[in-house]
Amino acid sequence: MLARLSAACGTIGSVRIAVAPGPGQSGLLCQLDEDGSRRGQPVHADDLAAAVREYEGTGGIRWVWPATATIYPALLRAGVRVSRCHDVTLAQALLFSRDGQPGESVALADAWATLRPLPGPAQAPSGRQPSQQALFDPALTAGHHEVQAGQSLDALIAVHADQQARVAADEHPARFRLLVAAESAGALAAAEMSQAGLPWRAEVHDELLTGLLGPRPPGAAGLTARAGPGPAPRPTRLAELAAQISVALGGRHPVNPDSPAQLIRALAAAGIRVPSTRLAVLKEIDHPVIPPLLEYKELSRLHAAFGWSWLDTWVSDGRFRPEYVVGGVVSGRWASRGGGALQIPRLLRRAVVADPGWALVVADAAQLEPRILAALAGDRAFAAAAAGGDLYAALAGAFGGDRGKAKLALLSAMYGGAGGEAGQLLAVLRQRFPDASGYVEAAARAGEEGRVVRSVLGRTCPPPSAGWRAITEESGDPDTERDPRAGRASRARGRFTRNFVVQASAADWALVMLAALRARLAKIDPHNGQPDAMPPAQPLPLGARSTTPPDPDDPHDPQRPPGPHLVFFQHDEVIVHCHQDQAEAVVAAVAQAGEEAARLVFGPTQVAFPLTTAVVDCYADAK
DNA sequence: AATGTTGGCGCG
DNA sequence: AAAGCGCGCCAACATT
Repeated sequence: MLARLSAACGTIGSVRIAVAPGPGQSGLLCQLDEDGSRRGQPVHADDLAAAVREYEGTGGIRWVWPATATIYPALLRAGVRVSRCHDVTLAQALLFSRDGQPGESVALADAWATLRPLPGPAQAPSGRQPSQQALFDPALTAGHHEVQAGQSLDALIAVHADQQARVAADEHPARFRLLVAAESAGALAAAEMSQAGLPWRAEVHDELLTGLLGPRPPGAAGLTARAGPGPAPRPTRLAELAAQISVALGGRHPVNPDSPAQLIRALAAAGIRVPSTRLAVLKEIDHPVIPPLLEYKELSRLHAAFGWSWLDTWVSDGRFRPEYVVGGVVSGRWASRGGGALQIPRLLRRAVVADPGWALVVADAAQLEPRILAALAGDRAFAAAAAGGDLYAALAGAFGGDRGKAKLALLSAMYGGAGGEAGQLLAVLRQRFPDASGYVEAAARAGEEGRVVRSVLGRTCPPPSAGWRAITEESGDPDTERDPRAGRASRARGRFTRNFVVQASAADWALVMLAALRARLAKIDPHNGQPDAMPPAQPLPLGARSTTPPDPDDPHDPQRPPGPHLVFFQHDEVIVHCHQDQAEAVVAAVAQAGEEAARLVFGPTQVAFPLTTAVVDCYADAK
């Protein structure tokens, strides 16, 4: 049975195999045609991971499964990697937002409900890796009998077939298909990055903290709760600053700088009236309390968000392992859960260091969003400016030779700002680059009118809320005053949709770039740094045990993949961890991935999407 | 005591 | 430098 299926897989370009986990480590597989219809009977596998590994080795497979986030980590723990998948949950979310309310039949709604047994990912709240456990999430398979696995497989196949039909019915089916594939590939990359982890030197982090804050306060370390009630002890430097602040504010009683309300009162008592205690507000004030207060805020933020307890919770075995939430942002950007992975202070990049003999390739898409706008709008003059290195410099001519003005004009156009001199600059932009300007203006108008907008690949923004509709609803009665909040709400949504078309299309490009890079990295031979002449096709003996091969080169991290691998992705920036000898090949792969993404997402375009790359030991040394 | 909201700030 | 957009997370504070 397996041999027959494998043979078929080897000869067809794109073969889909649906996967439904069953009891224990077992599962059901069923080959599908491109449109999602069954090809042959389901196959039972006692060891699902081994079966996936075996089929994967034959090449050209796209795995169809309910959710990468729940299945793939277990496969990775078993040492199995796959190159392509169709994530039914992510595809469903894309289709749902595209179509508004669900258009499925009752039967399909039931099928979809069957596939969603979990309210959410059942993960431990702490950052620790799940300890040794059943191959698949117990919550996913608990109580599952063979019959239920069969029902899951049926539901999966039905929902997937429906999705394929809906994708094909899109206004731009090829683009939407690319979106679904890229979103799914992103989910694979996210799971792999969580498993690999970002190399993180805890001792460097600790030294940074100690240098800035003083030694770690006693009693806060370890797993035991702090003795006694009351607030946690402040590190010495924070305590000093808090004391200085209290003295500078009159010193009658101590002020807690962490409390905006207390601070505003104390400042008022000292003759300083402020609407808030934001950094921007405080910086404008000339008073002895301000310097220590600004320093306190900066350090206290570092201590609270990325201090020693963060280190205890999130870094182990020299790795920071965040959990990414693919599609977690409406624009298609990723979010993260726990550890603040996408908000790492620049200061702490000093702690991100490659393993000995290895390197970090840090790649960053330069001026991505204005370039996206240039490609989206098809504005010839604007695209010409985006064909080269520095987009803003190329536009400066239109703004009296002032690069800064060009940048401000662009940012205002993309974000909806119009304060200060931005209004004038926008007028210049509108005159000189009418198509680029018109593109975002049209998106803003759509938003103000309550319509939805889409990214280049077809990701749709959420519709306005019921509350928004109620506020902005025009009353039929001319005697009734329009809600005064209506204008504000309408303009706010206009800024959202104006930004959405750019930010979401940038996310499209970045996701496709990530997927392309991931595929190219897999082809770089871990041993000589050159792309493999032949893809490794080494079918394993039937029922082979799946274990991660230990890396003899590095006792430090036996889980680290031997070849170049992604370790970080942040909107328009990516980090690859690789052996020093592979860095050159990785840099080339990054550039190729950027070009491939531009071609796939926009087709032929004059606009360039350059990625600046740096090969470094330490993240902080990149640019 | 647990849960929700607010103000503030880190990242892109 | 901040401004417009998008997030996550913290301590403090409010509510249940």
